[in-house]
Amino acid sequence: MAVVHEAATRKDSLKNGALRRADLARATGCNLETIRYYETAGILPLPARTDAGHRTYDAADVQRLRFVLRARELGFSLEDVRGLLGLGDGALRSCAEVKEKTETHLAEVRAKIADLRRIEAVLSETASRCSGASVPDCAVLSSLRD
Amino acid sequence: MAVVHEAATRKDSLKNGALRRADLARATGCNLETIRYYETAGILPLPARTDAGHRTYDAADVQRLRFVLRARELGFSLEDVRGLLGLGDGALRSCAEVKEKTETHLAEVRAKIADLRRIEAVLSETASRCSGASVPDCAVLSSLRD
DNA sequence: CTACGGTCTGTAGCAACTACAGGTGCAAGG
DNA sequence: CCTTGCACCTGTAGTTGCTACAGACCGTAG
Repeated sequence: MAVVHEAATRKDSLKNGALRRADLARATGCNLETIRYYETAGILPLPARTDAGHRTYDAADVQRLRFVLRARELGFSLEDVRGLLGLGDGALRSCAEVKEKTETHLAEVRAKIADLRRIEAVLSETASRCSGASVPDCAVLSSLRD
Repeated sequence: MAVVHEAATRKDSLKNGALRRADLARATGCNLETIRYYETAGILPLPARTDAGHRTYDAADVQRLRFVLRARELGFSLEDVRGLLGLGDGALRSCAEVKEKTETHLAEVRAKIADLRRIEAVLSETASRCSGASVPDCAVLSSLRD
């Protein structure tokens, strides 16, 4: 409540419903500095500014940033995200492109899972062979040496 | 054969069996520059030099670098690797430490697999719902927006 | 009026490489 | 003997995706 109140008192000096950078960060769970980074990286558009030069955001920015964060969570690169966002922004290309990107990414994710499972097998087998005793006989180290 | 011959002719100007940096790279599959990087990162020891200042390596270096690359493949960080190597190098600490590091790392690997499986589920479900048709209805984009 | 918090900018740092620029050395071919 | 051509040297910048800091400003509360 304290936070909400503080935001409200500040908001009075901004236009109707405008958010400051910290508000956008809170609304999306994004790190404060990451917002600025996304701006320079072309992921977020150049925001409007107050007279003092402070960035202001609105509900559309919240939506866009949430979209970005969700895509990042799913492992899409920023370049992928740029492509995904580009589709919404006027450049009406086909949904088939999005599907293709998704499927390519899905294949990568599956490959990574397969890799990690191989690694898991090696590690767990190795750890179980380890006696916890002396170094010269260490099962982990000798399996790394093979 | 040509390569081996070339290496042999060069080797004559080096001491018996000494390897140049490129030889070490070839012998381990490591990138050439990475070798130098590992040297500055304290992963590989400062190598002997020829009169001309060229680095020379031997079979022990090949073993050590193979060990490093294998550990990296298994997802150990360079810091982990430093620790693992440290055990061999005189500082006789316990194998239990290695086991603990391995098990911690194993837990991380398993967590990552779980994450990726979640992601895989979302992506594959989403991709399968995608019609490949028009953008406004795109299943992928709308699921990212949720 | 002054303290405090938020914002601004630019820049440095992280992992773990990878690559390039500009220079030297060295062996072999013409 | 000289040139070609490669391997090597060093230092430094670029990569991805942030994160954090320094130092300046701005505006509001007490």
